[in-house]
Amino acid sequence: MTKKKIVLLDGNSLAYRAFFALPLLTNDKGIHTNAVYGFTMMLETILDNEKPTHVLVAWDAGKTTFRHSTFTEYKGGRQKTPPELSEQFPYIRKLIEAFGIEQYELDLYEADDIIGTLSRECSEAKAEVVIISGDKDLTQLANEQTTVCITRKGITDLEKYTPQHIEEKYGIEPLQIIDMKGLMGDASDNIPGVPGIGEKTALKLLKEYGSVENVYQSIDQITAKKMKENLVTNKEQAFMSKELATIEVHAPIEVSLADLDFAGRNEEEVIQLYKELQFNSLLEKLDAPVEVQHLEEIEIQTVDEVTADMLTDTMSIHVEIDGDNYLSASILGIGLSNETNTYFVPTNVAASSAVLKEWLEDHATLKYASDSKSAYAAIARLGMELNGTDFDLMLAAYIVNPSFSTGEVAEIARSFGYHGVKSDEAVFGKGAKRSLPAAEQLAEHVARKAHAVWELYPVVSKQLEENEQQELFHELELPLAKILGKMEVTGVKTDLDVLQTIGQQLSERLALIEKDIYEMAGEKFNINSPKQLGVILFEKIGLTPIKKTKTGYSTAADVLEKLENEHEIIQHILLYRQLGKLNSTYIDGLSKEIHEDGKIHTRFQQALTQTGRLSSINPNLQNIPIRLEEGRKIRAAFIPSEPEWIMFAADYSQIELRVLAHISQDEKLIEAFKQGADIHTKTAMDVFGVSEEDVDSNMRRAAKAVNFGIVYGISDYGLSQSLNITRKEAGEFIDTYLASFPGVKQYMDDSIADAKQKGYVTTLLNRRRYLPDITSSNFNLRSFAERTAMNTPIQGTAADIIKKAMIDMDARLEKEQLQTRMLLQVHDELIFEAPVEELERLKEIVPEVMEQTLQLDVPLKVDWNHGKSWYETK
DNA sequence: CCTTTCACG
DNA sequence: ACGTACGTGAAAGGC
Repeated sequence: MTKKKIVLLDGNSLAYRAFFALPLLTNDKGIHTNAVYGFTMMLETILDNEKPTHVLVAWDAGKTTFRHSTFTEYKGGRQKTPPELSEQFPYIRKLIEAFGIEQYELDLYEADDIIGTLSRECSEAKAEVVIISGDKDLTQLANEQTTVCITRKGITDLEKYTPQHIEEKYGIEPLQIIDMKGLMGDASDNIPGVPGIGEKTALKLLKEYGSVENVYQSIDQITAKKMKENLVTNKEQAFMSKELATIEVHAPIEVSLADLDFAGRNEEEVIQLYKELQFNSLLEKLDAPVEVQHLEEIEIQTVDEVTADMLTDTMSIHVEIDGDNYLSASILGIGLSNETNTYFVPTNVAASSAVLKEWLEDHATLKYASDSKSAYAAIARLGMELNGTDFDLMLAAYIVNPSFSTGEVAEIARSFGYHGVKSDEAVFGKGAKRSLPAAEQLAEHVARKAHAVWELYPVVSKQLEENEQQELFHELELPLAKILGKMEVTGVKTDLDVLQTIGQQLSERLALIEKDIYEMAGEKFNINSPKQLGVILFEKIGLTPIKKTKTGYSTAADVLEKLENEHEIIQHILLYRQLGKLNSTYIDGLSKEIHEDGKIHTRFQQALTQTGRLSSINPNLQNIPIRLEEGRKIRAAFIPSEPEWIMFAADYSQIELRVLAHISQDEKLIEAFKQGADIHTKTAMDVFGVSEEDVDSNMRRAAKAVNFGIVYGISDYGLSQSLNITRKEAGEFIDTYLASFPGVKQYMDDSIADAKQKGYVTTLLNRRRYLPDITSSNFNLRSFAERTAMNTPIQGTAADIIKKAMIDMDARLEKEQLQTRMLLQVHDELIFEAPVEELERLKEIVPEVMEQTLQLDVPLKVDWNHGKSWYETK
């Protein structure tokens, strides 16, 4: 007989976890499904990974438990279960049943106690037990047979607590977790513990005395006066807390191991339930026919010739691409729709149609696009131009809520309650199985996307209206989409020879460094593998690990720099990493991206970042090296695409701090910028209380770090890391800063309060970002949301400004009939290529346009440079 | 596919 | 007492 393996799941805890980890989803009947979906994913992964012979899901019985007779306020102050979750519990139970898994609950007891009792019985019977929960309390049950898995992040990422792991992490045994809770309490269960004692102190006490009982027996040995006092006055509370935290392992349960046989799931029931819940991706995995969500009947016409009567004054348009790169992948066809008709136009028909060309290029006919930038670029490849774009579903959804948009029509549509489109995955398949469907299915899919845009236009427009974001959408993002499309299609000329020459030199140096490293290590190994490198540095050589990652020793640069004086191998590794990065990401990576026209065509993601910035992909041209000279040379490969032209680059100076000055209305900060002061020096003068002459380079460096921190939503820890000082010192720095810039302090407090009250923060041009975690009881999530509340209006307003400048710049170049082309945007800078004759004009208009695009209460300042390559624009 | 590392603003 | 600075994308290793 094979060895028994029992999996015990904490139903309530996992359902809560699933609910909060996933965005709200609904099926077509309006029932929320996110917790059920998350629970399903957990079950599937756990069953897959653990392959148990026996399984049980334990549930909490009800509101009152035997613990309440000890302490009536046990679990008091908890928020009511949200109704969106409550309605899902019956489905979770059905699901568990369909999976062929037993479930059990017991009056007056919690799921913990059922799990505790069973795991004791099983481990006494020498069976292997795996416990799954989101509640760390259960780790007290870990022993040689029993592993406790606690959800870490998301829904399927579990941290495994074995006695060894607990020892490494806390330095105590599993049962001492109870003592730890007794001392520190547990806010989420309303267990009081001893005031003033947190995790750190609790662990210190336990390492010394072993248990709560022993702490009190040896109470006279404790010298810290305040702590001793707290312990003494709260003795009863400490013992009660320990009692509350103790899981009952002798609960009067009526199930036993024999009842928990796991025979596998009932496929039919599972499929039935998945269909009801519309878990289409899971159905596909089962090879079950996906229930097509009651798609509204629409008549679709595949046309072999575009005629004038088809094309009306206003239509929606979707250009379908085979893959995501609309600059290179083949164009599969165009969908067009209005209130009466929906068409699919195959690419060959579209490409040769003069009628279509005329309509597309007409500024007077309005187009509602699914993704106007991709449509613009793809249509450009057919030798036509797209004009008259009046709506863009992807952009509009992104403006309404930047966390919405994944770029897929089906998904965006769903988030606005429209279910008439299939997902691309359902039509094309995924990964290696991806393929083109039959012509008819393709036509229908493309046409349905166009139709979805048509249907959603009024819905999303109304939302924009309600949010007062019509202007942001129509005046900023929509015109910008076309400009970005133009930039992408234009591309940047790249000199492969330059890249190869640099690459050659790098390879030679890397080979030498590699040899040195092997010699110093005494063996060959893969330097690029953090795992292997960790073994060499921290086990073989015996250096002291400074930081750990989830999987082992950290070998990140900041760690290695601290070890630089310990062993000469370190500096070689750092150099190897630095040069290796240049070689793989930039030399090899960029070389592969040069098209036949000798140019690199990046794509700007306009509906992705949570702050309103752009991002750049395939390749990323927003992170070309500059800080170190060796990397900066890469920029010499980016050159003008015409002979006798030059590169011209202009960047905003300190735009984020200027934005901060404007939105915080801090008088001192505004004054500093009005005077044209060096802002870091000025900050140093205020923080250190010295005159300008007395600011030394260290003070300025510290002030600069503080300024960065302020923009990021400062924390003492973050600043301490960046300046390599203690947290206390960092905290004092921050206090001094905020005391001398009271307007900034006020802004920080106001943005957090604002986010709490409204649920979102906004930028100057009314871009929004929702911050649901701002009210979380989880310290980390809440702190993160608070920093985001401070940072997003700053970073986002800066993004608004440069976007507007791009629109103004494009118009100005057009107006003055210049040949200059805008090529790239790198968050606070714009890069152009230009005929040398236009240089003098650019020196005037580029800074003028960028500085005047929006009037703030501080001046905007732009620096510019030019040269024969991007490298020379410095 | 996830994690780690590192390039940019 | 929490163990991270804000926002990104790409490459490599390893499961």
